Amino acid sequence: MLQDKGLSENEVAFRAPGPGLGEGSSATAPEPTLAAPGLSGAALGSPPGPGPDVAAAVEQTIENIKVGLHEKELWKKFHEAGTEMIITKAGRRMFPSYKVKVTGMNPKTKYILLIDIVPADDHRYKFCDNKWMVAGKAEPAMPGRLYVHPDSPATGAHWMRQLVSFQKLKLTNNHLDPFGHIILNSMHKYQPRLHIVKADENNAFGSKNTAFCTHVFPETSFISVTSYQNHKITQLKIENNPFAKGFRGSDDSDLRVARLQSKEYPVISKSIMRQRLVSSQLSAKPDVSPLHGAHQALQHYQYENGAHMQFTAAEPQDLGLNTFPPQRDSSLFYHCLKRRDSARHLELPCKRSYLEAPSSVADEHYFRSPPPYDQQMLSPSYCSEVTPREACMYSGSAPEIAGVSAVDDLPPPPLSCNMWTSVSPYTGYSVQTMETVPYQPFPTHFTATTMMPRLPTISAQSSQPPGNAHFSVYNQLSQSQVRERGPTASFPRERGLPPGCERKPPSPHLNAANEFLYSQSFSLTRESSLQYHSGMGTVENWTDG
DNA sequence: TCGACTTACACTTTTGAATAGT
DNA sequence: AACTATTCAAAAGTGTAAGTCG
Repeated sequence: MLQDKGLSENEVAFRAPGPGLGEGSSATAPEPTLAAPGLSGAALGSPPGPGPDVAAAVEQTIENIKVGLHEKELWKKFHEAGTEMIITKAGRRMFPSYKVKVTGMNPKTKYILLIDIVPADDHRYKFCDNKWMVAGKAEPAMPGRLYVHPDSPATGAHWMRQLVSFQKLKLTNNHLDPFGHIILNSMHKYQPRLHIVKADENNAFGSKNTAFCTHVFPETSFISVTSYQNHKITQLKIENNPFAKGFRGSDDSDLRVARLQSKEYPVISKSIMRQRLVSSQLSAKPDVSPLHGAHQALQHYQYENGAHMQFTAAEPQDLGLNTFPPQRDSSLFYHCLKRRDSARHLELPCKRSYLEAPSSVADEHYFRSPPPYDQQMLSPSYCSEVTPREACMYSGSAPEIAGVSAVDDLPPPPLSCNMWTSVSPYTGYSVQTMETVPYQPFPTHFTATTMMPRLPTISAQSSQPPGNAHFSVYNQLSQSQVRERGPTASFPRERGLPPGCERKPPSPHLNAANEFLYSQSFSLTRESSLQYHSGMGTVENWTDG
């Protein structure tokens, strides 16, 4: 089932936790009150299993959910070369795009699928001698945002029917991005994570009944860049991304370059010339760098509200870009499947060392960078719970949105706690009883203060101060629907307008599938650690109320 | 001077409305 | 009238290269 199109299952086997919060409520919630029109488990090709709903509910709890990364081989290719993702002010899609095949859901239970991208470590990198090297300490983490799949919430049958694509997810380096794109720092290493949350009786999450699991595919880690550093990555993108077909170096590649340069005859492109020059100057070097994850036995993070978070980190573990130090887990090594003509590999000369620069954004609006992701990876034992939360998301009215976003010269919107607080450092390291974070409105996009599950390393419990972890939640549907709902005079097409001001903000007209996002908050906390077996390259954690 | 970043560009695929055919 | 298939233009997604910025 997961073998089509390079899909490979990457899962974790684990057991359900003992009695926890919301005892008596099943991970598989009762029939949702807001059924998606036209969706039914039986009609949508739900996986074979007990016919009766009751039986299905018993057999298919959230811990049985399995997720396979689509085009895993392609991801591996990139991973081996050291995946880079372009980030732009206007937002750039990821390629390869994040697509998964989900199985094991209860066909009739509603789930919310979302992605967040967390720092893989607390380093900043530079590309030197054709490999990535640590160039200093990471800048403060950007506001943590979630990308909620536009279909959310939907039934298990819906999710399992076909690939779940997050291809519309966009990355930006604009700290003041009003469109809900995921904000990242350039030259930093990140790890996307998929969270599957069981919608509660109200098609929301955050109630006692909420259960969730997290899936991490290490091969999807990447370094964010504003322009590609490693020519191998450039070539992989060009080779595999249909939109970049125009740059493919077929027989007439240089002819195209000639066209671009208004020449009537073929010329050697700069890139190829550069490759040839540099390649002749540099000898191949093993992809080994002195990078190591930070060793932080115990880290304390001071938040803007004065709250502390405590992280007890185990030994670091690298995420496995091959230009980084080897990973501890051999399963995370991948072999090159297809080598390109070495002549096309550009080996850039060593760039000047990075001089650590202070963040241009007011630090008080950001938390310090979270513990390295690799630390989480090392000891994935984890169990989260969800505590009831107040509504914390906001939906601005259309006029408000138009008013804010359509004016080019408007000063940046005031930073709100809700939107601009940073990614919470890896709270899963110890933890935590999340308290409600007061909802604060922000007119230009939809956010939520949330607490995402982290990947802890040890079992520990401590009280969690309120407001220590905020995530802005962005539902892509709000953006994609803009187009579907027709043009808006206030928001002309993106091109030709100043970046950051030209695009339509998320539509305020949200359908039922998203309403929960504006009335519910998402709080995932861990009460006790749970040992489970980690499958290849995947870390999962879950909770079942 | 250098590296990171922004922007415009040409090219491509995707999307959706309009139209034609059944 | 309803549905499906086709066409086509607009929208959106690419990497590149030149320019800007600190």
